[in-house]
Amino acid sequence: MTVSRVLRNRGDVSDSTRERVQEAARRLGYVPNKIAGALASQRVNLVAVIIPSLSNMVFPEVMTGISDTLEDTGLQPVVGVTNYSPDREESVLYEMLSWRPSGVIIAGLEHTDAARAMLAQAGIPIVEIMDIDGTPVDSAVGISHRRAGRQMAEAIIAAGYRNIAFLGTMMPHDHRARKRLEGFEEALAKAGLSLVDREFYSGGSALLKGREMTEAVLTRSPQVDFLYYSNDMIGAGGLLYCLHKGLDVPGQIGLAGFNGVELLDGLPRKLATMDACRLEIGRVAAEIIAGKHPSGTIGGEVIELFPTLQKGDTIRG
Amino acid sequence: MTVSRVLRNRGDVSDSTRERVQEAARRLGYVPNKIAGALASQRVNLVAVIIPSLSNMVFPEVMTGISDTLEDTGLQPVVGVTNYSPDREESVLYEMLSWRPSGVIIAGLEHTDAARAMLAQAGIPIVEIMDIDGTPVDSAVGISHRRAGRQMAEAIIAAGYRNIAFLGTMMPHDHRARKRLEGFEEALAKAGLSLVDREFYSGGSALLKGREMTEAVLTRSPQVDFLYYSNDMIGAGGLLYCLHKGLDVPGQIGLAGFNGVELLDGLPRKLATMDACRLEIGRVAAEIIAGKHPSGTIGGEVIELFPTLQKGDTIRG
DNA sequence: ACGAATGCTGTTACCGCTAACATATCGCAG
DNA sequence: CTGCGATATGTTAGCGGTAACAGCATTCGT
Repeated sequence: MTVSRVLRNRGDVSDSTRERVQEAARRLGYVPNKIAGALASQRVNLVAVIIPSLSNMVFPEVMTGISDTLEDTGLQPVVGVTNYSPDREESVLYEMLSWRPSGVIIAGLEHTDAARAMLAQAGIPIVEIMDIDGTPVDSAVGISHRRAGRQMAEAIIAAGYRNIAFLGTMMPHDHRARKRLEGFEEALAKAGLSLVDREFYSGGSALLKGREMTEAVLTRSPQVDFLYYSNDMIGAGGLLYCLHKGLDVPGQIGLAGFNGVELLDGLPRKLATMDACRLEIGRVAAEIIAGKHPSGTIGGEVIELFPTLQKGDTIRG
Repeated sequence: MTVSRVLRNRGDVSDSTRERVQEAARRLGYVPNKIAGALASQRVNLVAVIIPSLSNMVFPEVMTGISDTLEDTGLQPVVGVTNYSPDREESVLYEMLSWRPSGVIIAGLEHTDAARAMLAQAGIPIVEIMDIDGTPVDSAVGISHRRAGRQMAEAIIAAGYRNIAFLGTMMPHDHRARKRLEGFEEALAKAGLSLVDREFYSGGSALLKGREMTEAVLTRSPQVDFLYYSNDMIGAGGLLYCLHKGLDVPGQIGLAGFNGVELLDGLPRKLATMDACRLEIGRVAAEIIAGKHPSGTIGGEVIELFPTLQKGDTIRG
């Protein structure tokens, strides 16, 4: 018992005893068994983080926000990856909940019924991140992708572009990309416009795909004067293609992506984009789990963040 | 007890009982407590994966290799990130070992003494990945970065370049980048050459940094005819800069990076590089932990993989 | 028809730690 | 010297599962 107290810095232990214990622990290479500890204390210092992908550049940054915030709370993030599959999400969630974490941070608002039920029943703080266009189980932190799409469309129309094409991923379960497109088309419609062309891809090097898709679109629909990409990576590929072809950007043709990845800073011309507040989302989600969020209330909150539109060098005006 | 058997698919249970149990579990939203299970059975289906960073594009790919292989073994990866700090690595390792995982996959061969001691004492399979230039605690899977640096130098020299500069990260704990540089300089020395210039950076957008560093080097040392980058991302930035400046690549100046990231496929010209066998490393490491590696032996093995040099369009010949 | 094998379910004793409480030790005021 | 609070250490009973083994029907071979 005294050993337990020393190793957890809890309760009163005399200095001499404390030192003897620490010395012995060091000498024996003793590592306490958290499994037993957790079972006895009914407390687990783990936070489940469930995200669709790591190869995306966006989720690693969310992770950074989470890790940094959790750093000095004694909580530890544990990552699960779903590959954009709802079934996989469900099983990863089940697996993680069975370790009784202190909280769950999960990307998106769309889950299987079973997953929603598990989340609702877990009795721990749940934070759904990235997106707020929908009904969260508990708390949510993110941006409105529908609004983001709308804003971009409005900026494009205001700049005078009229023949607009969309280029994006073909992932049935990437709801955020879908919502952006929906918002985008909605704003186009309001201005009496509609997409002139659209092109989808899946898999492969995003930069290369952006290049190829752009070529395909411009060949098929030469009248296009704006290319809206569902992410910065394919947008960057498209930009490199346009510059290579000697097109006048943004005079003759404009481009925009989404995410605000730092990659863009190194491009010959800065791609228009909207940052997705990734770091901030991670930070706030972690604060909610750690009970540190200034809002103070206990869960059930939707925190909307507002991305800023960066026009870069690829939208006129 | 019967419930336990049903939920783990172990032992004999009659169909009728099995169904009653499953129905009840579903109705109650019962999620078994793995903590208790693990304590009782002394078995934990977790594999600790300890890596320096997620924002690197290389580790996510290793993770993919690991996840894919572990998928059908019942084992689950748990990721810890060290940010290239040995102390942080030590504490992350301690934290993870206290959950008694079934194995540890950890990047690099350089650890604090305490970390090495913990790994050696853990009594579970340990696989150190990415690098094999050193002495592993148990098993190791990776490439020789020293040799990789040497090979690249030899290829560059063979192509006739003589005024070679190095551009890389300034991370005291990125041992693999250091070893590549060492091997590189070693091979230069053997040919009676030495680096004409060198430039280091830390933090910021790699693509942009590559651009800036390249400009700095070419301004300071106009005689330079080859730029060797410690990673593809800064190499890509440098390539974009050279093309922008209208330099003749690879005639007037050559470039090479390291990693073989898919990003390169989308560049206007393909950067010379060596792939780091990232997916394969993850796959093999996971196989060793899962006891599935064909080698059959029980640990203590060093598995060297051999990266291939891709000359791309940025080395003559 | 009988013992053995088989199939299913139940009992018991932990796993390694911690909460809660109990006991011991000490200093010091009264 | 006693009594009391403060400090330091020890005791006990679980936490929620599982291994190992113990029942008890039922089936089977001979």
